[in-house]
Amino acid sequence: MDAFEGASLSARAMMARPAPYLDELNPAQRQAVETLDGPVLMLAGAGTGKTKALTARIVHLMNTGRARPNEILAVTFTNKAAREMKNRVGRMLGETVEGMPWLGTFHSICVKLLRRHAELISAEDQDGVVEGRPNLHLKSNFTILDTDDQLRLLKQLIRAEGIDDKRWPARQLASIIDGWKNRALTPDRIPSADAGAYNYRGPELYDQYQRRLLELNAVDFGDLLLHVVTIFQQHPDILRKYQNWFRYIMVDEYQDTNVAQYLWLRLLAQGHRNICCVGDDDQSIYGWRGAEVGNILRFEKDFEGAHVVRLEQNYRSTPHILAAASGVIRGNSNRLGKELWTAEEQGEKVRLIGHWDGEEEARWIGDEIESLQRGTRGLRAISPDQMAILVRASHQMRAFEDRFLTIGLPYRVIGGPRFYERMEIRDAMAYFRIVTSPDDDLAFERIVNTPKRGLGDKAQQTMQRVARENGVSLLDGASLAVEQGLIKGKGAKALGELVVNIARWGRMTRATVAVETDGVVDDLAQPLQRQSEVSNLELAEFILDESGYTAMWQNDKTPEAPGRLENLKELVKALENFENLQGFLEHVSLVMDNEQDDGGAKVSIMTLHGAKGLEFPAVFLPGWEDGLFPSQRSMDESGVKGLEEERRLAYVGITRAEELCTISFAGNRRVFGQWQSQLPSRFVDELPEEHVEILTPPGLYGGGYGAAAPSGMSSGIETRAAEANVYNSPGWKRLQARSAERPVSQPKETRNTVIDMQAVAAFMIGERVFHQKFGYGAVVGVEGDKVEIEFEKAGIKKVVSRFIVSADAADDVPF
DNA sequence: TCCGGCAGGATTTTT
DNA sequence: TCCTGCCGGA
Repeated sequence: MDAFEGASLSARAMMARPAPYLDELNPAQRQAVETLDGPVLMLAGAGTGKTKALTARIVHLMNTGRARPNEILAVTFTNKAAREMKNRVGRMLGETVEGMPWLGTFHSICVKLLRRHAELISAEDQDGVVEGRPNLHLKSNFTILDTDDQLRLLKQLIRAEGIDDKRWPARQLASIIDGWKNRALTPDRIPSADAGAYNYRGPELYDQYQRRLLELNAVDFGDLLLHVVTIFQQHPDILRKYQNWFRYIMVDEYQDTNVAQYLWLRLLAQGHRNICCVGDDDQSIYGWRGAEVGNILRFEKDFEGAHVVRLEQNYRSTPHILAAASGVIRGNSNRLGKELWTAEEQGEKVRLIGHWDGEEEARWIGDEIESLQRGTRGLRAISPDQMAILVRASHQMRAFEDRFLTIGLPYRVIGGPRFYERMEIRDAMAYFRIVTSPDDDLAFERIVNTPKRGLGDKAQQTMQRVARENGVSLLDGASLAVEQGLIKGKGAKALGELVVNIARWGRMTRATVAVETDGVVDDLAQPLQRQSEVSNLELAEFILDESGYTAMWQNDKTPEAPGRLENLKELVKALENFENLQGFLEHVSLVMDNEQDDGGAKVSIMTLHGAKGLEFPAVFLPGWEDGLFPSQRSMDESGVKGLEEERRLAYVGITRAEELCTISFAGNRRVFGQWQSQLPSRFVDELPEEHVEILTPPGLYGGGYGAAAPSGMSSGIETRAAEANVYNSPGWKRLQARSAERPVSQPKETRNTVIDMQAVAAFMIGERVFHQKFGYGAVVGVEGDKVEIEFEKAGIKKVVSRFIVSADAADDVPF
């Protein structure tokens, strides 16, 4: 079906049609679209119409007959972006583009490639030594592990090594390994500088982990890229086929690529060098996930003779908003440099307001949204779905949710826990997984005793042991253990039934995976087609019912249970569109998002990261407080680099706004249930004053940027409560002090704060410190942002450095 | 084996 | 505050 569509598209494309899509472009965009050959870097600032240019370029490639739809490789980072691009290309061509099989996220494209060549990933590749099972290699029906599985697997390995996973958490190892994978480092290539990772056990455990994944016929997210890069590097013939096949390469959000992705692209582009990268160095906000801004900064060196096109005309925001954003981002060094401009009218200045505490901030924003909705101060009425609240970290969302619920303001949280991360979805998926791939020990482990089948620790250990002794999968091990009577009681019966059922369900899924494994590239656009006898929808429902999983939630009387059943229903419904369970599993782990657009005009609440690429007439940016935003952790872990990334995040936030941008901060905030006083973010001071309107009444309580009036000041009960401690509190005093004079730094003042940045960054072994809960102690070790302390009363503990203060500073803390 | 209660420690950001 | 993991009792 696809192939025909594609053929008809390209046939039409050959007829040298006029190109109306070019007329809508400005000169810079047009240049980017028309420069088809050789490397092109499209530096596209926020709101400059890069998606438009990108899609026009794709259409242009087809229209000029340079490439058929399936010869264009177009990579994005998010599914949303991929979908958007598909739609827009389709719209430009006047039909949906089924014929672009290689437009997708890095990950989804890599899955496709890896399924074809999975066999080439074997244990030998990892370290050149064949031991254990020879010929151990990946199979094309591999499963993709989610973070949860990954963690459980690592934990098993860690415990097997007799390592204390309290002291050396699996999470830590997971992120180290992730980091390596992001840098395309296989276990045999770990640089000696990293040898000390995870208490010197990291490299070895990484090797073990990879081996174990192979045994499980599984890959994790990082592997998708890593493996493909490995294949490309080790099999030039295969690489060459793809190089020839993909005649044009396009990459969105190039500033977010990591080393592995970069290598991947370079390898593919090596031949013709027809690569067009689009990005904005000022919007690089995924460094923590391995993204290398360096990739975009280096582009001209990597691809000699590259055309660089700058898109600088902004069609989104008012001049004030742009100027404010530019003012902030100017604080960063090492930029490619762009100056956004707009033909728009002046509009409103960026508004800045300080609040007493986080709750008041939420209250104020709620009120403000309501009045904007009505249309005030001569502004047009703005509907809630045109407004967004962008926060740094998701836990900040709660305050707004709480407030909006009480005032009945409709909102929608975007991002949040992913659909497939929910427990019930994972469980259901584990059932499907064990049915489709009986070797999937992790899936089996997850569901053996869910619902409860009377199989506790002991029984599970027996299964593990039997499996290991016989060198078989856990499922087979369980089966053996039952046969040999090693598991007793009603657990044995239940387990026996489960094993039989799994086998039966497996037989019912006729669907096989028809994937090319020989590297044939000629039929890349061929979809997989195979009908199964039972519809897989029915089958899925059947599995969940017969296993007792559905019943488990039906009998559950907790308030969440109905919602979970609802989710399960949705999961099964989504199956409708898939040929087989395999494809579905992939879809769920890679693509499925829970964007329920149940209509209705709702205010969006999301993280700054989640907001990238979006725009709203009115944007609220709350929580601009040092430590929160810029995030302390980011600064601790990555120093100046981290701070610059945070600043880019601020830039991204401001540039989301079309007409109205409101920045706010609070003097006090609840952190882990404990009140903490906050300093306004340093970014607040970086806003260019002439583009900012301060909403906090000046003159009142010191005025200026730092001023914040307690909410209850002029009225009501709250006042008395507030008066009792408010004016004596450090937060209040500091705000006053800060607004009186507005120096960039106040050494003495800053020392008094609970969050003492100087102290946090530089704990020394032996230093005397204070912790709110554990009291005084001495530093015995430092690891990243954690500090190990021997407390006088509480013994040795490892604490996040944010919670400790240097003891001499602590003595001054006035509460 | 299961469940409830308690203690301790945590919070970025996501394909 | 809230989640996880551990412990003890049924």
